[in-house]
Amino acid sequence: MLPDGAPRALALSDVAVHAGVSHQTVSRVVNGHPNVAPATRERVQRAITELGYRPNAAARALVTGSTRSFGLVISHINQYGPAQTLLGLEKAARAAGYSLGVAILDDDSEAAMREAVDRFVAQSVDAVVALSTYGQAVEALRRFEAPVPLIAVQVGRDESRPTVWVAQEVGAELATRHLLELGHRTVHHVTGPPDSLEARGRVVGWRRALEQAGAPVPEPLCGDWWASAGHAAGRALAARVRAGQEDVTAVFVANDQMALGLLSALADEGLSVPGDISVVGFDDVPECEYFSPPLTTVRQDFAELGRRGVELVLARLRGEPLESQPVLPQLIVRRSTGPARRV
Amino acid sequence: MLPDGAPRALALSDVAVHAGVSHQTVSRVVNGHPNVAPATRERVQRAITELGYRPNAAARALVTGSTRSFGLVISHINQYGPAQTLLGLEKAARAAGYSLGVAILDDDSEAAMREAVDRFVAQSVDAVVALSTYGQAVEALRRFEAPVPLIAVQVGRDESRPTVWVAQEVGAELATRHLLELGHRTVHHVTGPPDSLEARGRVVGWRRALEQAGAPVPEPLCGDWWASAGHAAGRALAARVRAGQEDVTAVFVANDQMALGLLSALADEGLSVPGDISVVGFDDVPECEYFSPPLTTVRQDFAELGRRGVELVLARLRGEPLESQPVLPQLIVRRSTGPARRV
DNA sequence: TGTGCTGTTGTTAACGCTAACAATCGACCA
DNA sequence: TGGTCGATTGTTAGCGTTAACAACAGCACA
Repeated sequence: MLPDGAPRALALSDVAVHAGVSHQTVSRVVNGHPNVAPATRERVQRAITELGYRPNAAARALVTGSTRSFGLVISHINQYGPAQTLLGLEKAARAAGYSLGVAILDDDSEAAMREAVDRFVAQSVDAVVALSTYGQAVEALRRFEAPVPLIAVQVGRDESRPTVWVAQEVGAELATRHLLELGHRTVHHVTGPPDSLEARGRVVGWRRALEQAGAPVPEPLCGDWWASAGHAAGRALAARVRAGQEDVTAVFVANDQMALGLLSALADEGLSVPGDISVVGFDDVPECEYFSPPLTTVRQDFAELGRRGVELVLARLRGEPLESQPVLPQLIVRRSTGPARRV
Repeated sequence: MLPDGAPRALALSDVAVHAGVSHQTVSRVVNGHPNVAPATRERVQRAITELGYRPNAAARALVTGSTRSFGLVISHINQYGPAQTLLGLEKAARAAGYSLGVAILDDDSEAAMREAVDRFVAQSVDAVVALSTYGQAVEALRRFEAPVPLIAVQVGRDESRPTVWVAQEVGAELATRHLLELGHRTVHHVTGPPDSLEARGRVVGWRRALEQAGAPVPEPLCGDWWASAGHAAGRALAARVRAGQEDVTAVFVANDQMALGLLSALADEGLSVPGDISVVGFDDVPECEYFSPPLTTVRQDFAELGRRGVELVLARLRGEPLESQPVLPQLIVRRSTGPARRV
């Protein structure tokens, strides 16, 4: 009924008057303190619902020093992994009674990272979760002296700071070994961007698996996560095949988008998958199953990552220094991989 | 140097003492008020940087009643469109000096929507932007009487509430007309989930284009945005082709993921695209170009959507009732569409 | 019947900030 | 020379909440 011009929001004292008690008693009821007589509690409860009172978060934050909120610093939110992690994180945070502020990094520079964290600090969030896995932003994180707990997710192990991460090397080894076991002499690799820690981890795992098997380690092709880079890599590999290079029969691509581009390029070049070349991706995006052919890949449980991130934050806030275990990836075999062709 | 146990954050008064002025003068400097003598201003500035002071957002919010933050209610964040919109929205909000809280809906029920908005209200955000385009959540939005400005994005036109939206019908018409102009007798349609307003808008546009051209309107196939549904639809259409149904030569699929599934099914069934069947998608996800074949689709500028959402919010906060124009989609022709085969 | 406890309620003082008003100081003009 | 005005600065109050303490009842026990 009232025009939009605010009728001044209800305060504790309004409820107190309505219920005939002091504002402190109302506060006690709101916060579930023990020593309140059942009759009083009920009377206050009724007043609260009748008036539709809701506590003022700012006033609370001012006096308690806690906003019951986290800040999430994130980049590349339009990619599957980060989006999925955000999903898990928000849900877990909400379940724990925290709300989530989001800052999306324009670029992965130290300055951007610092500015985002700063803004959260000014908002007095209770903790900041950072999910940038790129270059200087990661370095920046390592050195930060923030006046709030700062938790890193998905940046690989870090001794100096609490961290949650997926064991990228393990996933890459899984993929590479799978191909070697199918009889391929070696496995080529299309990497992610060089400044990504995840991309580097996958390179390490791939190389390790090859070396352990005594297989030659070819020069990796450099990509950037996007399908276009995979396409370029596919053309490059096809050229090598045409030039008679015999060992190009298996490729481990650092993510599914690039694998899609690669499949497309190979098809254009008249190479069959897995007949001529076997391909493995990474991430297990939901569309994998409908690539041509359906893509063998490594699944990362991003939602779990988000969940563990929140766990770590909460443990930290409670003062328990929880040692977090890495999340383990899993190989999903589909139809893009097959036995090496006999030469 | 100090142990983590807080040394009590700096307050206005600390700066005041350090600079030898009153706390109010410091406040004036911080907020850029005019009447401060240049010498004083500089002295205060120096004190601020020396001490590393940062204003307390909670105290500010308490007294001004504004947190300089928006709440974003969103669902399906792991899909391309919502993620991209979030990106545009956050950037625009940040540029305007607002921070962004995010609530992700567990499901598209009215209860979930109501709870999310409630939580933002309790946090006293300055405005809530809602980006759910599904069933009851939309209905809920329509009826909400929130004590803060509530802006809806992407839910189609709404007379009762400020809205930003993409003209879905226009996009669907573009796609359908493109196929008709290539000589196809009619165009089949794979829809999104029936409770999605966007999906409904696309059905409307598709139907309208067919009717305007005097083409028969076949029964649409019902999907859910996911590639698996597109795959199922593809098999169903292939079955019709085998059964001799002649008019199955063109399909407009309500999004790119489903189009991918459909392409995969058609390939499995030995049908060529665009030789036997032409396919158009919707969204223009970055991978489109690398589908087999590259997908003709309708591009939506999601980032622009986010930007306009913020514009609308800001206009509303300033009290200017801005009439927002719809964002117009655009047809991107690639290789999945071609002329109808002669019968 | 007085003493001390326990459970319940009220009173007061912060938290850090901005808004409103008051005070001071020159300068300028009549 | 006194008064007025504008620019600058300081003082005070209050935003809505929680924490700390004070007050008061009722009860058990000596």
